Amino acid sequence: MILPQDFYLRNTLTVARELLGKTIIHRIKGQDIGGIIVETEAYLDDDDACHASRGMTPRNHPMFEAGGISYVYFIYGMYHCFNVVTEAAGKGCAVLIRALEPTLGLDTHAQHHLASRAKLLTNGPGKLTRALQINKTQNKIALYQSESSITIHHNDRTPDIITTTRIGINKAKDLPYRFYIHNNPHVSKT
DNA sequence: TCCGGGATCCTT
DNA sequence: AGGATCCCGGAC
Repeated sequence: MILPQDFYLRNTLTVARELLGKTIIHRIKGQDIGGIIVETEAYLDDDDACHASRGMTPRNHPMFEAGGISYVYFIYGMYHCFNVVTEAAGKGCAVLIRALEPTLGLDTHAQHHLASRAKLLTNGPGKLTRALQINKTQNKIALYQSESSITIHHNDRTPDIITTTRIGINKAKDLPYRFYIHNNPHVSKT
């Protein structure tokens, strides 16, 4: 079941926690690539580390749309980061997807050594976009529509969630806005 | 630890 | 227009 738009139109910290255990799928030419979300970070509108905290710009304008769409940006000259916009239109909040447990189209059903290699492809925000072939073409996609190339699906999972501070930022370092699934081997390194 | 890479945004 | 910065990853 694809998560409905209402799922995203809620408190960003709630959405960041509840995205853990859900499945993200990128359909490319009829082929599905994807996995289970195991690590997220919340970026709130009044949070100094959030792109939207200093107002709307050409880059961050997807964050000000209603929740449920993607926000993809290019960083460090070579990586993309995939975010899910949350809350009502005009707010400027999102959840960064930081790591996946690969389940579709990433050699996960091959030999064991290939599966363990596949795990190294999605244990970081820049790596997972590369593995799923996500770039700015996938910016502003409605993740709740079945015809979209990227969709996020419900799972019957109730993950054990760990909360920590976020990674790789210099502002608002102390905020406990990072969430990951306890003991999951696909979480990014700290 | 260190640094590449290029877009982005703030400062002039 | 210039430069500091950036939600990273891989090589040391």
